[in-house]
Amino acid sequence: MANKAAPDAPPGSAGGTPTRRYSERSRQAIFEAALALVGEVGYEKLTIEGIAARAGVGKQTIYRWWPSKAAVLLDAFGSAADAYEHEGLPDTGDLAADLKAVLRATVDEFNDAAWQAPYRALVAAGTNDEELSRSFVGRLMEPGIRLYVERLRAAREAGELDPDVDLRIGAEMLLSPFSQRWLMRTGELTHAFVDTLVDQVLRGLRRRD
Amino acid sequence: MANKAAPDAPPGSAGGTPTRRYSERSRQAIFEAALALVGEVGYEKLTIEGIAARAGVGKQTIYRWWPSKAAVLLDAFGSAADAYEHEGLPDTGDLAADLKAVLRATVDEFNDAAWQAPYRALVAAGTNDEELSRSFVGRLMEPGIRLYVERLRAAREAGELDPDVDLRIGAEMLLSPFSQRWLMRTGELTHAFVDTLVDQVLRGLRRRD
Amino acid sequence: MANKAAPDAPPGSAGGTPTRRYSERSRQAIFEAALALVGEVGYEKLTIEGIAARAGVGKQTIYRWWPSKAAVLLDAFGSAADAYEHEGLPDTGDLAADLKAVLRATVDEFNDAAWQAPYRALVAAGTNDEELSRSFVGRLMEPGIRLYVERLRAAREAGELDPDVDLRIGAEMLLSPFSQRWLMRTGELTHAFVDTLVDQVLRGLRRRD
Amino acid sequence: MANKAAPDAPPGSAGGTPTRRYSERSRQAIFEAALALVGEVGYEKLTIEGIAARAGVGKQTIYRWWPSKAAVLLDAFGSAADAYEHEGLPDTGDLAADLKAVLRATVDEFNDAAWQAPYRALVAAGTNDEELSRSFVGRLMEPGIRLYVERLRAAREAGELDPDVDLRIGAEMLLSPFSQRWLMRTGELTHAFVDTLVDQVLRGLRRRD
DNA sequence: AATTAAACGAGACGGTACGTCTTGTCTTGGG
DNA sequence: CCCAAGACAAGACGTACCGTCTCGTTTAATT
Repeated sequence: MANKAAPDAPPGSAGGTPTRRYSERSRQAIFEAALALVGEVGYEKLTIEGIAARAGVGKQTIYRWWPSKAAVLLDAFGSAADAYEHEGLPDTGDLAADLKAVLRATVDEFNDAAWQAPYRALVAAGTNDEELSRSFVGRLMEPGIRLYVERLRAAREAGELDPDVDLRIGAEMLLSPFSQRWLMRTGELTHAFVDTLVDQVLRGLRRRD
Repeated sequence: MANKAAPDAPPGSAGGTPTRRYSERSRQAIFEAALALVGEVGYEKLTIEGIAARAGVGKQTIYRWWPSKAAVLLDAFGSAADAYEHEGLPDTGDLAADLKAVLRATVDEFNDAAWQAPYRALVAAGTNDEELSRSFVGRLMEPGIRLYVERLRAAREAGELDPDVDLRIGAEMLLSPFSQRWLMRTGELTHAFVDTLVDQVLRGLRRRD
Repeated sequence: MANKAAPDAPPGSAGGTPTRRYSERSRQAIFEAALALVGEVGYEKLTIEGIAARAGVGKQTIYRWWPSKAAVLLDAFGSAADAYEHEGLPDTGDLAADLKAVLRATVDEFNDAAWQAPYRALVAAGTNDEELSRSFVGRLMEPGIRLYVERLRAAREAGELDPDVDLRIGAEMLLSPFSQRWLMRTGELTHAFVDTLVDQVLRGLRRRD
Repeated sequence: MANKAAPDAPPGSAGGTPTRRYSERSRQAIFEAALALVGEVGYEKLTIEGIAARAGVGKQTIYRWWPSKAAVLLDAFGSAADAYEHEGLPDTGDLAADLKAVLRATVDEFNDAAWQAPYRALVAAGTNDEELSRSFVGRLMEPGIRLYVERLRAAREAGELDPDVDLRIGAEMLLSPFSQRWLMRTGELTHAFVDTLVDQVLRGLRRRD
């Protein structure tokens, strides 16, 4: 799975095997070219020939390491995203406020045009390609969802939430309406929307007295 | 908008203009071919050439009326879906039971392989094509969402739900986690899942006494 | 033959049946459109659709009466050429001078760009279409050759030429090098060329004393 | 010019540059397919798609190296014709007999149906395409004409012909009536015809005593 | 250092599908 | 009831990319 999307381990990855040699320079050039092109022409008109040309790289160098343009993009995107992500959600003790703060920031991020193209592209590609979507979800989405689950768990342990609540579904009640609106354009992504959403979801999760 | 996807109105459509002439026979043949092919080979390998050949139709007859294979499929899908849809959700007085019943049926429908291909295809295409996604949402999704909003409204008027609840967001809390799991394969679609989902959502919407 | 190129006789052509409605107006409009277009876009890009549009005529009206764009052009060209042609070559008593005068004029005519396009077009089309080339030769070329044959016959009867000379081949010795140079661009068409040609040909035809 | 029709020199052609690589196999297959097809279906219905399919070659491989089907055919024909051609006309001392012998053989050749199709095709295509006709004439016709000019020159130097004769025009007087009859079907191509033609032409070129 | 084997850039190859264009036939509706 | 307008089935056009396959040429890691 990860194998398909992120092929044959980067140099760092030890292993007894005599270490496949490859050009880190080409790798970077390909990522840059792919991200630049997907922003310029969109995913549909993104071609491997185009990426190769832009990166100053032979087509075979791409085909050698990635099975599809989607896989290239996923790696490119992933390597750009690996940086942040690892901190966990804030916990000031006020769950609603914390969720609203994070989701408001995410609204702004998702409304950024430059950010949208490759992300949408990957979702679209994954929709029809199960293997790709599993890589995408596992690599880029699941970690995000888990942050929310953890924050909810903390709140539950603090006695704020009903002990019977299903945390995973709770997180999805928060995140799915959000990403659905963005993905399918079923509604606007605004701060007001996330505020209402958080309130309405938390009403259902909170402990009754 | 609808104009692009569902071109130039069928003959019936009144209008002072002298009514664009076209062959209803070809139209039907194209829809059947498109739906059959998308099921057989998937969306990526669905080609306009293939549809034309299967339908026994010149390529130009497709290009004349639709801008893309996605638009053909949207129309095909829409014309197939126009049939049912118009009944409204059941209202037995037991909101939770009604929602669970409908969503369980929908789970089964969404787990049907034959059904998935064209639907996924359209979502994927729409992800990168705003105009298409607006047609898709307006024609196929919005009506569905509205059925849920209406059922919730009935419940609110019956005093079951809190008068302050945002019905639209309530409906999204029910439907988005569902379609998100299906679309991105972030989780399984089971009857148990929808049961828990309905319960947890309704806890947040119900009137407190 | 003539049937194919000049179909179904114009209205004038007697016949008990008065029926056959046929629009002389359309016929003229088609000829004008065809000649204008072949001059503007050349023969290869001349299309029947284009002629119909320019003439303000339905395509079917052209297909009904002519089998190909070449046939249309042949008729158009023929009907334009029928006018002149019928006078016979000058006969001042000086054969060489007469031939040079006529051929020099023809040089000028053949070097006229506007004139070339449809004529070349017909020759080219005829090259691969025997029936068409027979119509073309019979209607447009043979009459011209015969004028030369007649002029040579007059000279032979006047005792200028050897009585054994083959007049037809004599005319071809004059005309073919000329048209060959024009058609295949094997050499320049100049007044000097025709002068030398006439002299060299006549040396062979003249009576020896 | 030749460059356009015969692209990028065969591998042998020295040059410091690393020699454009291309498949001699494909080249030959294309020539064979083109010549076979033009004989079977004629030039108008000869298509590049058809050639590619018959040759087992991608369309692009043809488009990469030749600009049109006419250019393919010219190369194909040229490469087939390059073989013979290089011997010079016979010189038995009897000019008339030599010319008659060669022209009678050529009559037979030109009356051969298999031979006609591609040759006619090229002439027709060249008629409307100046560049092509220059290639065609330069590569296939001019060498032939020059053989006749040289034979006439030998005769002139042997004192058989008038020293003032224009050899080029003399050759055209022989060859053009011949090719004109063939090309435009203005008359039959028979041995009798060429005999008379040779006699009548030579009468005009021979030295007078 | 010299050797050697892979990965590299370049790009030709056999193909598929694109979207456009023309052809000749068929259909519709106004005059 | 003719005929312009134009939709239709068919299929060639030339283009863009696909994914595979040589070509020489780096480029390291092992000798």
